Amino acid sequence: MRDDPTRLAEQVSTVLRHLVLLLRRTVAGQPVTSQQYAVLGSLEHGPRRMTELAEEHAVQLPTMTVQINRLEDAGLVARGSDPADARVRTVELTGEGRDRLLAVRRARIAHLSQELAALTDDERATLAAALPVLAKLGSNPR
Amino acid sequence: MRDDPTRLAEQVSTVLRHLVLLLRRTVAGQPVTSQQYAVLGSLEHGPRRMTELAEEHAVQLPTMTVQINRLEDAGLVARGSDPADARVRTVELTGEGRDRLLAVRRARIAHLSQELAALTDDERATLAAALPVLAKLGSNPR
DNA sequence: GGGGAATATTAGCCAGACTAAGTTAGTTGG
DNA sequence: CCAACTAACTTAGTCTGGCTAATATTCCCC
Repeated sequence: MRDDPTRLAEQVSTVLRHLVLLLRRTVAGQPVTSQQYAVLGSLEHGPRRMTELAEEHAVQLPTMTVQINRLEDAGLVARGSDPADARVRTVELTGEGRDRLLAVRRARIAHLSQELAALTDDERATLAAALPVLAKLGSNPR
Repeated sequence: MRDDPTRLAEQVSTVLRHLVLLLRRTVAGQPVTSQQYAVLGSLEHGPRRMTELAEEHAVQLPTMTVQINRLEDAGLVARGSDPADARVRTVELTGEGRDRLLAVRRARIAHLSQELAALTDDERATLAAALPVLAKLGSNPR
């Protein structure tokens, strides 16, 4: 029999695959893709610069450029400039972008709430307790 | 203030996004992509048919066809036929495919173990307790 | 003011997802 | 028993989303 950390890692690995599928279903059919939704979410509290967005979403700058291009074409975000540094482009939500973000968030939360409603109180408590741990896992700088 | 289930759903949503990034890092640089690894894993216990694989991975058949084509080109899987029904194609691991699967699994588990090692015993216990709940979440038939 | 660093974009590639359409093989009912 | 339907796959075409390499621009510093 294996040592405990390895077994736990295997179980986590299995569950992670499961959750990816859950997440996929959660966003299926929404008017924005899961990536677009994530980017809109980053803009909720004001304009951000391209490098910030790329870092936050763990993608290369050119990838973010393309995503922002699409969102701009769709009228959901607008590019601006930083008066202090002409190299940087800022990105912010348009009114329509904010509306869309909130609508998708509502749908998404509703879907997840439904899944959570199928659990017992104990299960929900167990899950809630584990969330900070999971968040810590993901943000480990390795 | 919002009701509790909604808040929990929001937190779960946030953590899920986080975990997707973790998972991405876990397979980065491996000799197979995360999808290919997942498909190889489905073949571990014997041949499967295309429809089974597509369903299991929640993708359309054509998507699976393309993936299997690539794995076949790479020599990791082999297509076969069902003697009882000439319409179905079976897919199974080659020796090389099995080797690759095990190697990637080891690397992946090692990576996750490292993340888990950074946690306290309590945190690991909390996480372990929540895994069955998370698995239940993901498999909810909605 | 010239050279290197920082910020972004463009271009070109590949994986992975989808739908629509085509092929081949089984199934069924008149 | 054969014609029509259904099932299992594959092919073709399109889209998103990721990457690297190359190119502008602008800033900063010596």
